[in-house]
Amino acid sequence: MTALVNVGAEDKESVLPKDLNSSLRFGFLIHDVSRLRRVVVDRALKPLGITRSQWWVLAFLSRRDGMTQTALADDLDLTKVAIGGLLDRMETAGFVERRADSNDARARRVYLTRPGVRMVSTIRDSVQRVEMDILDRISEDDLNQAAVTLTKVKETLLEMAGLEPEDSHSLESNLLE
Amino acid sequence: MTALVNVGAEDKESVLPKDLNSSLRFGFLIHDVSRLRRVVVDRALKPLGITRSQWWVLAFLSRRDGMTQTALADDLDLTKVAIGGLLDRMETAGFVERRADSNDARARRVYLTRPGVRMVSTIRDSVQRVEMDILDRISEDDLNQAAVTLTKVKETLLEMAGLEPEDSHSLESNLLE
DNA sequence: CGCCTGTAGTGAACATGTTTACAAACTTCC
DNA sequence: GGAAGTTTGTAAACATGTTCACTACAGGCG
Repeated sequence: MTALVNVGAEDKESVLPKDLNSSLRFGFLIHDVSRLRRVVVDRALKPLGITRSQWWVLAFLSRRDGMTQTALADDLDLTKVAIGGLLDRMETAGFVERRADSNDARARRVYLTRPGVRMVSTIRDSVQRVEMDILDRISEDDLNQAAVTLTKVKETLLEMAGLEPEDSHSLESNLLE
Repeated sequence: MTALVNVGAEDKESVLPKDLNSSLRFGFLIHDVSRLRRVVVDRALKPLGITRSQWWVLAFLSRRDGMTQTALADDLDLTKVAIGGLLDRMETAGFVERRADSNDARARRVYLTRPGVRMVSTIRDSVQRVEMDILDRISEDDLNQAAVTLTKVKETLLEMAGLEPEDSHSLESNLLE
């Protein structure tokens, strides 16, 4: 396996046009880690009878019950259509209910049901356990180091995606009571 | 924004049961970076008339033309059904063609067409450009540091997912001629 | 040869997401 | 007060993925 190190030597000068393979490899690495995280988290969630997408909705609602669908769509970075379908299924499953907004006849506000509330804490515990297992062998220092770098990458990406760095509805800074 | 740093002090001792929030934050950070990468890469691919999933198929075929659908499914970590549908659309679009295997009447081998081959290099260039833009501001050192940590995380994840660390069909180590 | 088991691919039903188009309800501004 | 534009949610058509069930062929073994 070729290591992810710089060749040095003739590469010494100036703002170095970073090795192309390094860039590609890093992209794939992020992709892999994220994909595997999904697999592992999904597996942990499966016996609980809910999907990852639906969990996100529950998690956001647990912080702010009674959001409109549009607000949910914004926070979750989904289209309104996607949220609509998701909520249809979640309503059928009994996790949430939609009630008309008394001030705006267009809006339908979404509320957790009692089973929805129970599900939130069950799942939160489960996800936290998995996250800790995933990072079990990484030292706090390495973790922080990597987090700083990833945060820089994320800021670049936010700009490239046309979003602002202060963009507050990113998933990272949410759900931490 | 709360920084991702250790509090120190009373946290000094032993194998420290890592801060739960650190773990969760790191998970979200990975999630965010990966999601934003997808958004940015997809946007770059869009004018080229192909989707990310289809590009992966082309990329793997460009390294090994004439794979069976099952082999593609294994390499891409998809089900055979998903590959089947993907190839249906790609065949309609003219990027690939399926030919019967002369030795095994069950198998249908997949080959790049001429337009498919052209598309591969176009897209590869485009993706490489985007990847380099994404990592433009990160120093080579930080990149390597983060890559080492992420690789450790990935190994843990591979074990948790029930795959072996030497698992060779991971996306990271592919496509780099 | 003939049966059993495993493998390659498809079909049906579904979850999740997209884009495009729309109706209905709000807001703004003259 | 009313036209014009904005916002909320849905509908239709599609891409992408899943699981479960199935067909059809391959290959071994008696």
